[in-house]
Amino acid sequence: METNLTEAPAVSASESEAETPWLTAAEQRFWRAHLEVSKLLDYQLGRELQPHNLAINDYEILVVLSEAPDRRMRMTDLATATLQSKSRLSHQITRMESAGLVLRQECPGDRRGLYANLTDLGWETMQKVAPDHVRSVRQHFVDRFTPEQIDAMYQALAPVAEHLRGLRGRG
Amino acid sequence: METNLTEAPAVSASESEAETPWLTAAEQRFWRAHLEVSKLLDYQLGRELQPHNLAINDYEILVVLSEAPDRRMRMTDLATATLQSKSRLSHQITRMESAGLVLRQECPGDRRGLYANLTDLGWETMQKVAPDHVRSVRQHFVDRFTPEQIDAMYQALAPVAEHLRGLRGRG
DNA sequence: CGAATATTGTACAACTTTTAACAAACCGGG
DNA sequence: CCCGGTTTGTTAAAAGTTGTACAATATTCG
Repeated sequence: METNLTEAPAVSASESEAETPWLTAAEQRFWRAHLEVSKLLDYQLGRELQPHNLAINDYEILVVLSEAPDRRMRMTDLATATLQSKSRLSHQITRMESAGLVLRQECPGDRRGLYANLTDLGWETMQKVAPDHVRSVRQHFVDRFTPEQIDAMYQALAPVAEHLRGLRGRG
Repeated sequence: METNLTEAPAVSASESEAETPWLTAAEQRFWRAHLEVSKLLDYQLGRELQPHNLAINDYEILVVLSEAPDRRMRMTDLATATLQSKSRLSHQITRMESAGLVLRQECPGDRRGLYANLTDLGWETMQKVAPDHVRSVRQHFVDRFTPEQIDAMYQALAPVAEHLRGLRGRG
């Protein structure tokens, strides 16, 4: 039942080829817990968005656009903001466009470019769904930590996020 | 650039419909950091497995099987262990089988059932890839925390993992 | 026993994501 | 102005995922 992605191989090699030490017990259970929480939380949040006919990716697009100036964003910027490939975003926006949540709009300054615009329906959907989603996030995650834990974990995670962000794109 | 999935809507409704409070600033940045780290780490680890011609899901299967008694596991158990649907696992094992990493084997006690068996090639692959993967996990994640942070985060995450595990399956 | 019910794994169809190739537009230097 | 190189976004095809239905067992219990 345990999902351990970094266990030392049962056939441990000679000590002499020491290069990268295996994870200690403490490291391992932490790493596993992180993986498990990420995966299951994703699953659960997606599940609780289903009644609204939204996938978690759709919701993310709605949020990002709803916070953008004029509720619109260039495709490339949106792809970057949501950590998706341009191709994937293009497909996704096509889907959301036929759902009426979003609209592609020409970009005045640059004739190659397009804006992804939140429609009124998209905005209203966002308003309607957000409270439920926040409830999910609280119930399954945020409310399960003390304020001290939240601060501590943020302090710990922030530099990691920055590191990983820095890797994006290069390779 | 910020990916904030739970921001209060800019059009905040009347205070009277208070039910679920929005995330506080501290909660929000933590939540965002968690999301970002999860996503980017997944991406990066997958990226660093590519040279080995393995997806992250393939690797997970290899690990779980390599730790199982006789290096094999019933399809359903494997699906549960890796948090996948049976359908998805079936496809995945088919792929890994044609890659020679795994082998389907009849199950003596239960004629409906099948074992997914790690092949010698699968085992060797595992041995070869694991050190690189551990290095990735360390470099991009584990080594970026102090031992105290690791302990604290594990203490915080473990009950959440348990909660989420409990939701699996039922609605 | 034997009928109803569960479980196991696959197969098909619909959908999403990835990869690679591409057309169109921009940009900078000669 | 024009040529190469770059950026923008889409597209087609391949690969992967999901949901549902299904056949083949097992299991339960009257």
